[in-house]
Amino acid sequence: MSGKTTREQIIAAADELFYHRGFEQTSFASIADVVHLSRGNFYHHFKAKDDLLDAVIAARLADTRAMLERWESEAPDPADRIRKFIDILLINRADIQSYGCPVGTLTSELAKLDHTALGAAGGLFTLFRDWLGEQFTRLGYRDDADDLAMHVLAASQGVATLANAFHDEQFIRREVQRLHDWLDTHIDD
Amino acid sequence: MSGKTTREQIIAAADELFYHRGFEQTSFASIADVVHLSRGNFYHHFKAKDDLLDAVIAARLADTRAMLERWESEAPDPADRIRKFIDILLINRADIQSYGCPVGTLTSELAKLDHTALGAAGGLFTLFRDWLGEQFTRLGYRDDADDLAMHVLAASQGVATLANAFHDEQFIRREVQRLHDWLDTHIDD
DNA sequence: GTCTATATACCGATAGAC
DNA sequence: GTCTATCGGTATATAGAC
Repeated sequence: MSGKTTREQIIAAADELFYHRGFEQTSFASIADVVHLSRGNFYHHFKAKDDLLDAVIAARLADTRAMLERWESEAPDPADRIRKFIDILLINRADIQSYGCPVGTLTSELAKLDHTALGAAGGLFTLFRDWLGEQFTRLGYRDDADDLAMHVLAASQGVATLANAFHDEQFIRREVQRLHDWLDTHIDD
Repeated sequence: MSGKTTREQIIAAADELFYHRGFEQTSFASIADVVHLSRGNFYHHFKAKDDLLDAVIAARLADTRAMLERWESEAPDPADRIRKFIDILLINRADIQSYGCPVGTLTSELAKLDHTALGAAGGLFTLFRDWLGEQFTRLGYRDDADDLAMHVLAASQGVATLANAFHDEQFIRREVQRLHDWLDTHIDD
């Protein structure tokens, strides 16, 4: 906390609350409680709630980009990189069972709200989509690299939604294994 | 409209608004506007908003049961029945692109709200899960019939979430075809 | 940059006349 | 069974003192 500016603390608190309770259900008061700030002081940092949402999405985009770059340096093999993506379902299984996927649930909520930030939130999906597509391209796929990327993305979203609904960790493990098996059938080496 | 009671009209209006805008974001006033009723009169029919939610979920459960029974009478072959389930992604593609899956999005929202009706909403998933599991059992699967049912359910949820995020109809068509192909590899006849 | 006080609007829910 | 009027609470957002 010491190294963070007030603005960064607000974004971090909002990020978590948006994920746990949803965007619309998260009030400025609840964020202010976490950051130990008064409601009035809030508007010095963010003019409106939508501006805060934009900042949270921008922060998530930056975090995701950093994660993907880390994966790239850790795993030179494109198949291993895709495996890292699949495994976040396991790594984040506790949060996923409680709150679903942070990207999928935010996108669904903003779609129902008909919110202007829906496009920005969809950029998080695009980030993963393009990155996965690039890995499939490196695996030798050309025209259908994007289709395969979307398939992996959809599979992970389906697992997150049902894991959240049923609170079933074994289901996550089974589906992750199934996805790894599917990936293996799409690698010729 | 003529043959429906006021209560049934309220439930139908709430059902649609909950799907299009979400539960929390749907106010009594907006439902009252649709049914042409005053806000005050509302509480003659439903004591609280949660009671209305329970009624909407009960109505969806009844509608779903009726649909599954219709499928059973239309298709004696369990594989054809599963195909009918897969094809609702195509039939409802317009709504899915705009609002996602009515079951998945409601469950995600109630999970974040920590709402008591989350279990009841999950019953909608259980209905499909058990029905799909029974079809896989009839196809000869025993221990893993439920796993396969959950896999089909997860696949459909993933497609719905991404179709909603990207508004991509061709993606739906590709993934539906992929699911049909997957199903064919799981039928030996 | 932080605070208190407040404006304005909407929410779910209630009371009571008709 | 339907209505109007209203309560109490909370939301976003603003104004202005310190």
